[in-house]
Amino acid sequence: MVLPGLGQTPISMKSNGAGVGSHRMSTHGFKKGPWTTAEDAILMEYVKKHGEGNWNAVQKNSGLMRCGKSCRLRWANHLRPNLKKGFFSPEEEKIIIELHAKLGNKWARMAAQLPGRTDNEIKNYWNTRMKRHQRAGLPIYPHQVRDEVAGLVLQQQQEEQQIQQYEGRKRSSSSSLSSNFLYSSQGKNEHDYISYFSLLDSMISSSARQNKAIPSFYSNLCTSSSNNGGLVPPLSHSFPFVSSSSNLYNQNITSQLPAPSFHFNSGTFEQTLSFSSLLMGAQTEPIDFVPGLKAELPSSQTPQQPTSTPSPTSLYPSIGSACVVAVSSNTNNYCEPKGSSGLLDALLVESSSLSRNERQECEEFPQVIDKGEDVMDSVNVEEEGEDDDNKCAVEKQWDHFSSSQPSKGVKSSDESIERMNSMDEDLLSLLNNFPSSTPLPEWYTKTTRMSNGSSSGGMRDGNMVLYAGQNVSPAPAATANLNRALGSCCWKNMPGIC
DNA sequence: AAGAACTTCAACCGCTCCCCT
DNA sequence: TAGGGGAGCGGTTGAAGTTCT
Repeated sequence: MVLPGLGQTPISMKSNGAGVGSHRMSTHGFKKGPWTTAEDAILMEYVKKHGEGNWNAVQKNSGLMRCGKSCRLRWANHLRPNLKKGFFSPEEEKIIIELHAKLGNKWARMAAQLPGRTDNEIKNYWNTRMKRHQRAGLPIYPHQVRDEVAGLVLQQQQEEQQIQQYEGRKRSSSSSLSSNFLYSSQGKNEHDYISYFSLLDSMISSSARQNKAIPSFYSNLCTSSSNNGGLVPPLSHSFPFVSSSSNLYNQNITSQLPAPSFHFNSGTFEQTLSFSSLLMGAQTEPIDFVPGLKAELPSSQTPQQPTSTPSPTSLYPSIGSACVVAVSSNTNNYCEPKGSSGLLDALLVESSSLSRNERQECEEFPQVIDKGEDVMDSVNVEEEGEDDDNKCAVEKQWDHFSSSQPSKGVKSSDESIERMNSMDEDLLSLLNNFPSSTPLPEWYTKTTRMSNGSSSGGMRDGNMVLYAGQNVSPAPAATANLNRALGSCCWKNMPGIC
């Protein structure tokens, strides 16, 4: 049964994002794009009759040419009763901020505590707010929230300390450091982890200073995908980030020192180092360390993701010093041991960063060694000026790259798109290795837009590719994402490994 | 007024979890 | 216990709206 009028009146003026143009058909013959009033009516009628759920049956029973997922989403986000629309109230905003501090990007769980609001709505709100705050140089979390969470972390740490002391008494002796450090995520405390990388960091720093090799267990911990879900049990009792000297709120740490992030994945300890995490630490200036924040990057879904996406080690030569972030407790304020876990994670990462700062000199990671300055200092280099001789290979490469940029306003063509994609790879590669001391080249920051001849509003840059001051259409995905990522990037904060 | 720049948000995608057989 | 399918989640996309120049 297909009702008349189907597909005639889009509900929203906005087209769906994933598709190019409206009303595309999926490979399974389902319609994509904005919903029409007629489709909404069909879906509402269906739910009225059959209730929610069994979304894949909607198409069979109603003739609606939408996949089950699409139906569920439409219902959940727009059609179901008692949905609140419009701006978030100040009270709701407050709740969202607090929840995000505790939960991270757990939109669905946040939505569960905000009646009438959808996860999508909250997610969009948060992302918008975060960008706004970043631009304005404002902290993402109010001091009050931060303090509360810091207190929570301290409390958790104390609890863990007690557990550790108890378990320490139980253990007769330890045969190896490694065995002490690693324990299985399959244990009964699977969801009760807290990582104590402060101690690890100091150990690594100490090893480095003494020219000792990094303990193998540590590098294994950081790089393996072992099935035992290697975790770092509580060993350190110091949480420097809780101190008032904490830099997190002053937004310095991560802009200087991109922090590798890790997540737990069903008992597997995996590193999630990627170009996105690189940009996460360098996206803006100033920057809040915002849990869950990832710079928009070539998506894994994107077929044109550059093959030159650097390996974790090329991004983070100091990978051996990367730290586990997994915080939780038995309280309601726990963070799941996977993905973003809110301000708690941020606090822990900050701790990691503080320690890592010391390790910049570490000879264990020769790639990281800069010209003798730490990262903070290297930012100042641009003020002092530097001649060509002082430029590292990457900088020179960049100079060459930028000086060879073609003229602006190239019209799209197969050739130009192909060239842009090729340049994407070069650019990504350069970005990954670009020193922090050099400002964003003018040719990149200055953009020209070419009109697509549309009748209103001109070309939307968000829909265009901005590449090296040029636009091409359609967008090579990697470039489009890179543009987003670089949208407000302060060039000098790109992590330097020169 | 035109078009560039920026923002918003609906809807998609891939992945994971969970339940049922 | 394995695996298939449905549901849900979080990330991402890009067209349209809005503001700026």
